[in-house]
Parts: sequence; C-alpha cells; structure tokens
Amino acid sequence: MAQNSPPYLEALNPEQRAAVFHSGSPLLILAGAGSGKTRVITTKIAYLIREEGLDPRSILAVTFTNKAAREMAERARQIDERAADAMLRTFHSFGAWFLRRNGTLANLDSGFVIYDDDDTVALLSTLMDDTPRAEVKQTAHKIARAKDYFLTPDDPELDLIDHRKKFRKTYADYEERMAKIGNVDFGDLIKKPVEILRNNPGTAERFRERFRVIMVDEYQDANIAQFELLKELCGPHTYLCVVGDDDQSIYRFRGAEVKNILEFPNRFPGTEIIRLERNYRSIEPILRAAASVVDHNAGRLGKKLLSERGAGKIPVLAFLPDQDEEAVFCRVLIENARKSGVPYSHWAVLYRTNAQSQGFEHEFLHHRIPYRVVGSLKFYEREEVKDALALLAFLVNQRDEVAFRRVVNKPSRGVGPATMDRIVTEAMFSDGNLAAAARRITSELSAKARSGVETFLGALEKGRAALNADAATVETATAADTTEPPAKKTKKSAARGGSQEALRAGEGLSVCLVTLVNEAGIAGYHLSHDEIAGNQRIGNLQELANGASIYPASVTGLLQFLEHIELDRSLEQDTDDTAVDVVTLITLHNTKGLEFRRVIMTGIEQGVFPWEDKKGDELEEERRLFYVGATRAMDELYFSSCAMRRLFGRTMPMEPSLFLRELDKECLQVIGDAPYGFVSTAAGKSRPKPSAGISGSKPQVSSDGRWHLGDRIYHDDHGYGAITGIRESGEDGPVIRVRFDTGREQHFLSLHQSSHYTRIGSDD
DNA sequence: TAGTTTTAAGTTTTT
DNA sequence: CTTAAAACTA
Repeated sequence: MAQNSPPYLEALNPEQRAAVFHSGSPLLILAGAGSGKTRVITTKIAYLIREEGLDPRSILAVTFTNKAAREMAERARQIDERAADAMLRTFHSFGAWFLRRNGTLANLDSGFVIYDDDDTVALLSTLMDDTPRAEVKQTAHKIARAKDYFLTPDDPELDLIDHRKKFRKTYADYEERMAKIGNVDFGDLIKKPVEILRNNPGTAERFRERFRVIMVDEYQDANIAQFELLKELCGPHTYLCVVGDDDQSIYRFRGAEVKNILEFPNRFPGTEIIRLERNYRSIEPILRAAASVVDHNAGRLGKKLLSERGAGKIPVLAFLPDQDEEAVFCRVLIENARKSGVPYSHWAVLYRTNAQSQGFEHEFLHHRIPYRVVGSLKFYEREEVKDALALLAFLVNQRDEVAFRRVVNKPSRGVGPATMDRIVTEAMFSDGNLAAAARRITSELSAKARSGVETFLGALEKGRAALNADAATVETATAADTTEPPAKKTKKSAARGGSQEALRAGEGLSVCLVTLVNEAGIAGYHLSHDEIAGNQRIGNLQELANGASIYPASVTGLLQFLEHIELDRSLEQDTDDTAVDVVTLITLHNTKGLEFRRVIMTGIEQGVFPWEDKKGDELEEERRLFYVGATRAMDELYFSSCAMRRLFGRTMPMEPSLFLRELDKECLQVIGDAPYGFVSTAAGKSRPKPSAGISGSKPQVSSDGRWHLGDRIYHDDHGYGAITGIRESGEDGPVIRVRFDTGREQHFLSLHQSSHYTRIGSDD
C-alpha cells in the first residue's frame, strides 16, 4: 500500500500515515496542536471509502463545534465526493437526529423543540416560586451538569453536585414538567439517546450495524454522558478512533472530563496509541513559549511538540497602562503591519471574556480597521427575536409552556399571570395542549382576557394556515432529515433597516414567521418603539425572516429552522471567511481548532486570565487555555498586560498574570514598563501614543438645520456613515436616515439621539 | 395591571 | 458601565 499510494496519502508523515492505515483495535490519537489531526481524520474517512470500499453511510464522525463539523465535511469531500454521505455532526446534532426518529421509545414526540439555557431557567422559575433569579439560574446550571454526568434525580451520586434533598426534588419536578411539555434541553440530546439504546437492545443493534466506524474529534472535551453514548454505539465490530490532546481540555466547567482521554486505553481494552508531535503551524519560539507555561501542569500524558518550521521572531510581551492603551497598541500593530503589506485577516485579537471585545471594537471603529467578532452574537438572545421564535415553537408544540407564557400577552392584551396559570392548570388535567385548554375556558374569562386570548389564538391560526399541508403531521416530520439547512443563499436580500416599513414576507417559512409576528402584534409593538429608541428591532425581525425564507413552509421546515438556530448560533455562514480581509476578535475558548498568522493575547492579568482566584484543577484548565491561545499563532505572537483596568465601571489596579511569570523569558521580548520581577530587554520600543478621538472633537451645531443630506457622521455603536435622508415627523422633530459604511441603514430621531453623534464635516 | 422609574446586582468560558 | 430585578405611579 505504501509504495504506490495516491497523492492524498503522499502528503502524510509516517505517524499520520500509520493513523490513517490503522484498523482493528480501538485507536487513540494523541495529537498536539497544529499536528494535522483534521487532515488525519478527513484522510482516514476518504481512505476507508476509496481503498477499503466502506459504505460512507456507515461512518460516523463527531465533533464539538459546528465549525469543526463543517470544516471536516468539506475537507473530506475534497478528497472524495462520496464522503458527503458520511455522518459528520456535533454530538448534540447527532443526538437531535437520533431523537427525531427514536424519541418515541422514551415517550418523546418527534416534534420536540430544543430549550436553550434561558428557556430552562424560565421553566424552572415556574417550579421554584419566590426564588431569587440567581438561585434559579444556579439550579439550572446544576441540572445541566447532572445531565453531563449522566445522573438521574434518583442517582446517589447526585450528591456530588448538590447533596440537598431539595435539589433532588427540583430536578425531578423539572424532568416531569419537561416530559409533559414534550421538549428537551441540551443535556437531553445526549442523555436520552443513551437511555433509549440501553432500554431497547433491538434499536441499539440496528445502530451498531449501521455505524461500523466511529471517530471522535477533540475527545478531551467529551463528558461522561458522551462517553456513555459512545459505549452504547460501539458493538463488537465497531472500529472506534478518538483524537485529542489532554493539554487542550478547556471545557471542564461544562462537564468535560480529561479522565475520558487519560483512561481511554483502560476503558477500551487493546487500544493502540499513536502520537502526532510534529507541529506544522508555529515557529519554534512560539511553541517553546506555549510549552513553558503548560509544563507547570501536573497530571498530563506528556508530549513534546517539535516545530517543523524552525526559528523565527520571538514572542513580544507588552506592559501597558490600561485597556485603552491596550486597544491602541493592537490597532497600531495592525496598522503598521498593514503599511508593509500584511492583510488584516492575518490578525486575531484574543481575550478571556466576551465583554473585553468592545474596547477593541470601539478603537477599531474609530480608526476604520475592519473586524469581525466571532461568537457571542447575541442576535438570538434579543427580546424580539426570542418572541418570534417562541411563536414558532408554540406553533409546532402547543404544550410548550415557556413559549406560551412568553408571547400570549405580548403585546399586553389583558392576559395576566392569573389567566396564564388558569390555562396551564386546565391543560395539566388533559393532554397538556395549552391552546386547546385556552379555548376550553374562554367562556370563564373576563371580557378583556378573553379577547386577548382570542387574538393570540387567531394569530396562531393564521400562522398555521401559512404552512403547507404536505407535512402537516408530526409523523411525517419524523421521517424528514433535519440535517443541513436547504441550499445556502448567498444573496443578502434587501430589506435592510427601514424602520418605517412593515415587516415583509419573503418565501418559504418566512411567510409563516411574518404572519405570526404581524398578527400577534409583535411587529406593531416594536415598530412604534423603534423610531423613538433608535432601535433596530424590526430590522432584526426582518433578518430573522430572511433566514427563515430558505426553509420550506411546513412543519418539517419549521423544526429544521428551530433546531438549526438552537444548535448553531454562530451566524457564521460566511462561505469563504478568508476572502474577507478583516481582523478577528475572539475569545480564547472560541479559537480552538483555528489558526492565525499573528495573534495578540490580551488582558494577561491576574483576575482576568487566570480568571478570579482559580486554584488547583481549575487553574490548570486556565493554563491549558493559555496553551490553546498561544498555539494558534503561526508567525508572530504578542501578549499584553495592563497595569490598570476598568472593571464594573471602576478602575482597578491589576497584577501581571501568573502565566507571564511562568513564561520562559529566554523566548520573550518585553516592552513597556515592566513591573517588579520582569527584565525589560528593548527599553521603550515606541509605545503608541493615544490618538485624539474624533468623536467629540468638533462641537455640534444645535437647533434646526443641524443635519444636512450627505453629512458624514460617526456613531458610537455603528461607526462611520452618511445621512441619506431627512424627514420631519411632527412634534418629535426630524428623523434622519443614516447609511453606515458597514452597509446597515437606520433611522434616528435626532432629537433623542443627537448625543450619540458627532458631525465630522460634510467634506470628509 | 401596565408601563415607568429606581435600585440593585453582576461579568468567565459554550453545545 | 451595562443589564436585570424590585418598586412605584398613573
């Protein structure tokens, strides 16, 4: 085989090759950062199909993020088109797929909707009367953890999470309520399939027959429940191959168990281990710096990463006065590199918490550095978006109490908590259908409440009418595959901004969504609010509708749409994201699996990174996070640490991170004012000067005629733009329309919003 | 009871 | 400083 191997195998080094050719016993691939593990997995998939003649449909490969799943699918398909038929999914998406067709074995209707964290908290709060929000959230978190560890309410080991009987009771109540509603949470997507496979040997056998090869990426991040799922899926003839790196385990807080990878050989007897220790990504000093920190961890499998790229520029550590200077530092680095031809897209700015991004955003907006913020797109958490999604969710599952309570009285139509409780109670006595229950007791309600309920039910009917009958029953939806969203639509259909225009329906499912939102009064409610507050809510709803338009207008399409939103909120549908020349702003956690030519790790201070007063295992996890971040860099790596930082609005003195003290000083160039204990090598390498902010530099002209068509403008949130329209709308003064350089168009009541603006001259 | 104002609280990391 | 929850008023 080795002699005349095809080109796609030629590219592999001996270890990678061994991993691809390996068969028989379980295989554990210990793959260091940048050692080409994705290449190994994708090549192995293609190899099995091409050379071993394996049916692609019998291959299951699971990952933890949608991004990784997509990338893997694409790269495997590049080698062999037939790989498209292999099942490449995230654990959770696989669980959802499984439950859609086998859920009935656990009394779960296939038309279920997936609850996100907010939904579970909302449900839990109906179960925990008079409990402070924070406690409810904490309980929700503990329940999620329990499911990660595959613990039921009556499991003795539940004591490890919370030993109080009260918690047991709440968890049990929650499960009961959720069962009645017929929906699932994230943990259920893993836990329920395991239970079904265990209780139904015939079904388990079918799946073991189908999936002959199972591969798991990022195995160090698997939790106990996921491990149990793997065990159930593996029969005597299943080939299991897991890939991971114990040094990159960073999801302990979510139930990930490093033990899973450390003990894999014991759990699966006969396991062979292959190590990938050649790093093709980073120059040697970067690897040395990264290793020097993670070496302080105990309890590792231990491995040495060797750089195939050799020497290069040593990492730079910058001590800076505060976070504003930190943003300036990043900006100037990027600007200067740009002058010598380095594109923006080569840069990534990394931080520990999402909140840290806005300082950089602000600075980059001012100085016209294009960027994108990865993750934390709070789009789906917005009130109006959640409202619209709740309407859709209630349409497919009328037992959904959370969705019902959220939208039945929105906008206010006289249906208060008392009425809601009556309807919920009524539903409890029957099949749980809230719409039916509401209809049953309308005669007992006050006139106001009754008309409110009727408006709501009427809107639902109209929404339902907008769905095609072809897949009108849930039974048919079962058969449908909720795999991929239908053909990607590259065109960003118009309908931007326009706060005075009504919500417009497009094609497919968007007709249903728009009907619901309009009829239920959600659209009108936000429409009136938008102009006053300068909000973008109608625009957001329109965006959501546009997203829905690629799905068919049927129950099946609806379920696909909702599932896709719950499981993949990245909104990163940018087909070729390297084509856009922008800087990447991203949390350390989100960088896993990515690489950038130049990386700036920011906020390397005690309390921020490592977070608060982490000790022991948790400190080790922070250290691994440091390792993950540093090993993303290919060519250049920068660290920044501030002496002061605004936290909670107060400026606090900061201490340099422990990790900076652990860093090998031999491969570090320190600039700026190093605190005690640090040697500053190149003294005062031109620290960037703070720039005079444009905002505020020119006073506004007051009174009427402040705004002229074509004026250039700067807005704190949206950056630069130009006035494209002025409208006098009576008592509230003029409304101006602004088209921002980002392409977004928005209306503002200038009277209320003027403080957000600075004119920067119409000749600019 | 609905909508507003005041006060308090809190910020990891994510499928 | 920004958001969410309690308190208050029309």
